[in-house]
Parts: sequence; C-alpha cells; structure tokens
Amino acid sequence: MLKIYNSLTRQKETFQPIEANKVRMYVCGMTVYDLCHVGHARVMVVFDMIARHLRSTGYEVHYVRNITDIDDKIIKRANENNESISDLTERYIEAMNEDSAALGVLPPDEEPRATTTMQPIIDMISKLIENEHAYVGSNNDVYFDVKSFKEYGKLSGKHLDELRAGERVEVQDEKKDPLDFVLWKAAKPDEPSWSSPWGDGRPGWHIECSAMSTQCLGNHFDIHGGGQDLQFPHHENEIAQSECATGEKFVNTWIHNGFVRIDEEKMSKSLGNFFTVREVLKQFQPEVVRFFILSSHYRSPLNYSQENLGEARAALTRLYTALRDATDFDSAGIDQTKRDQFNEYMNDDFNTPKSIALLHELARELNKVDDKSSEKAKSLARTLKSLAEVLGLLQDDPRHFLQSGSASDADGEEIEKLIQARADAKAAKDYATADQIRDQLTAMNISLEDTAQGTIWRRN
RNA sequence: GGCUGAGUGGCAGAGUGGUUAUGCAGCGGCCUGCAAAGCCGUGGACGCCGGUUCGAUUCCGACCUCAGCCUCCA
Repeated sequence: MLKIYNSLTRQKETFQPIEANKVRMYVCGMTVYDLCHVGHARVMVVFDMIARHLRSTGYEVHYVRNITDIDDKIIKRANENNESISDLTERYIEAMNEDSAALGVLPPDEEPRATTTMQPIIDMISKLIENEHAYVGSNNDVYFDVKSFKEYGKLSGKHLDELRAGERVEVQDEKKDPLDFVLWKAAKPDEPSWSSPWGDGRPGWHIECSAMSTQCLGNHFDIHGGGQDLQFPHHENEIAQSECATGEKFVNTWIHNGFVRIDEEKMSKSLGNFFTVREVLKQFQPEVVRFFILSSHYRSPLNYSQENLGEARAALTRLYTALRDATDFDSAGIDQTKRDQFNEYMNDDFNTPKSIALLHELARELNKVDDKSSEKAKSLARTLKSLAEVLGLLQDDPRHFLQSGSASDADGEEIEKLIQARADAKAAKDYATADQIRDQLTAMNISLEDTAQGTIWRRN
C-alpha cells in the first residue's frame, strides 16, 4: 500500500488514485531561458523515480511535465542575446533534453508548452471572469480576485490578512487587493503577444500551469508536483484558478521536493550559487549525480558538494563492483522477499535511502558467494539490477561504468599495455618493476585488482 | 513579524517508545609477493531544558540554532 506525504494535508496518506490502477501526474517543469542546474536535475530525477516506481507496482501512469516557453525572463534574455524567442527556447529545450537523458530520466508522456496552449488558457480566464473570480483592470491586465476564493491559502497554510501584513510588493492601483495576481498581461510595445477578448497580451505564469494540466489530465487529477519553492504562490494560485474555473477539486496529492543547497543555502539562479548539470557532468558520471540525488529522501534538503558527490561515486562503485563478476544472470529468478521489501520501502513515501541500503545488502550477499556462476549468485545479481532499475540505477555495463572517466583521461589501450608489462614483470618475479608500473598507473588515476582471471582495472 | 520544515556517530544519511540502518572514513583480522577488491570483527549518535512513561533519540511543551516561503525561482 503506497503512502505519500501530501503537502496539502501535511501528512502521509494512503494513496488512492481517482481511477483504479491509473495515475495522472503533473509536474511543473522548466522555464527555458538558461541551462538546467542541479536543482532542476533533482525535480526531474525525483519525479522520474516516482513514475518508475508507480509503473513497477502496476499503475498505468500518465505523466505530464510542462515547459514554460514565454515569460519575462525569456523575453529579457532573448533581447540581450539579440535572438528570437523561439530560437532561445528551442536551444534550451534541446539542452534540457540532453541533460535529462544523461541523468537517465525517461521522457514524460506529454510535455505541453505554454505557447501552444493559448486557447485553453484564454478559455480558462474567460470562465473566471464569467464566474466573477477575475476582473479586467483599467490597464487591460486581467487579475484573479483572491478574496473570491475563500479557501485561498489552504496549500501553504497562509491566511490572506497575514500575507497582507508581510506584503512587500507595491500596491498597484488596478488591483482590488494587493494579493490579486495577473492572469493576462496586456502587451507592451515590442513584446510577443496573442490576441484575446481583453486585447493583445500574454498569459501570467500561474494560469499556464492550470490550463496545461487541465488540458492534459482533466479538471481533477491525482498528483501535482514541483519544487518546494513553487508551493506559494504558484501552486496556491493554480488551486484557486482551477477550482474557481471548474468548480471541482483540482488535485488530490501535492508532492514537493526539497531544495539543493550549497553551504546551507538554497541553490538558485537569483543567488547565483548554482552549478549547471553540464558543469557537474564534466567531473562526475551522470549516474553518480542521479545516485547522489536519490541517496537522500526527496523532501530533505540535499547539500551539494564535491565531497558528497565523491561519496555517491564510492557507493555506486561498490554496487557495480559486486555486479561486475556475475554474468549471464538476465534470466535468473528474482528474490521475491527482497523485492517485497524494496517495494515496502518505496511505498513508504518513496524512501530511496532505505531502498538503496537494501541494494547494498544485496551487494554484500552477492560478494559473499564465491561461485559467481551459481544460481544463488545469479539470482542476487538479477535482483540487484532489477530493483535498481526502479531507481534508474545500475543499468550500465559494470566494467564500462568502472572504467569510464573524462575525455582527458588515459585511454584503455595505453592502460592495457602497462598492465601487460606489469604482468610480465610479475611472471619474472620482478616485483620492483611490477610495483613501479602500478605506481605509474596509480598516478594516472587507475587502480588495479589482481584476480584469478587476470588483472582488472578501474578509474578512481 | 506570519507560515512551513529541519537539528542523528568523523562525514553523508535512514529509522525507531526498549533490539545492527546503509555508505565513506577509522581500528583489528583473513586473503595477497605487496596491494586492490572482497569478507569477518570492532568503536562511535540522536541540539538544549522540562514533562508523560517501567523505559524517550523516538510522544508532549518551552528554548536555541538552521533552512525555505511571504518578490522571479525547481
């Protein structure tokens, strides 16, 4: 039985899909004006893991992750670069796809874009005006009337009067209430715009997600996810818009992942303390980054550092090392007890640290089996690889993983040559020369293991 | 100021009203020409103060500290 912590009720709840065995999930994706950083990677990896686990336990999943391809920052960046908005967004969408593929993130079933969802957005705003939940300001902007939705604040636990007390935005005359937010922005000169009943303009950010999710998944769906920073105001506003437009409950379960931090501070574009996925991948294999992300619980803060990535690499190396010597196990039987245990951990609000601990347990048991061609070894190896697949891990060829490094590293041919020279020296019992060659390889960041089947190498 | 959430061994990071998380690092041993990998053994912890309890790191309350949101943000 799957239990998920629901941000809306602030407790773990037994998950019941609206339609039996079917899960409809929407996740707020990227605004494509720059490269993805590790924080974005966390969202992609976490919800990919969730989708994988749901599927592996028998649910049919319809996973939607949107792309925000029109917004102030995009317009600003395109102007700075002196390129068209679509050139800019296409470039970064492609970059995002490359990054997510590298991290083993399976593509969502749908990736709607704001610019191609314009009619549903306009329809939803019209409906809100009709229902008197929205109004057109004197500047032709359209605003949502927060006072008209008495449940406003239910997701973030905030109350309108408290929010007003802490209000930091200058009050705009057009708004009835300082907390009213924009649904449609009237076009300014030289800005891209779409025609609407309220004149040319473009949608506000919040309404895009309400319209895209509803268009793909219906008025009422199971899971809505995103980073913790979107809880307020973005998701709060989505609830207000959608429930006021449709009169139905919007989302059953809200899932928010924790932040990536650097030196105990949130990693973000605005603070400028971010590392792009690309930068990190120059130093660490993509699977190491994925392992690092999943090695802490999705709601906990995740501290980014070289040391922590290094630890992730060490742990992953241990798992691959265990898998290295087992071969031809693809058809071996899976240990059902372990699988049940794994699912139990994952069903407890996606406890990936605990499920990874189970992978280590399997690796240890596998290491203890001397005969790697035995049924027991094969079964353990198969179970390990198959459970890890739910986390999107350990699917690489172990030797390939253990021997891969960056492009500047020594090539395999050179390494093999040195290993042969060392083997010759060893055969002649010239251990001084053998050790000297090994030192040379160590300096090249290569470790050796002498086994019964010969010498195996890997990169440190 | 309001609203969230968190404080666990050298580090990272789960979890639990009384019993080994897990990984890395440390220490002892096995294996090895020596290593490496692996295996076995081993030390070390629950922010502070009260309360409930036979017993609390785990529940309750106060306090301290940290992070996040309240402005764009994954």
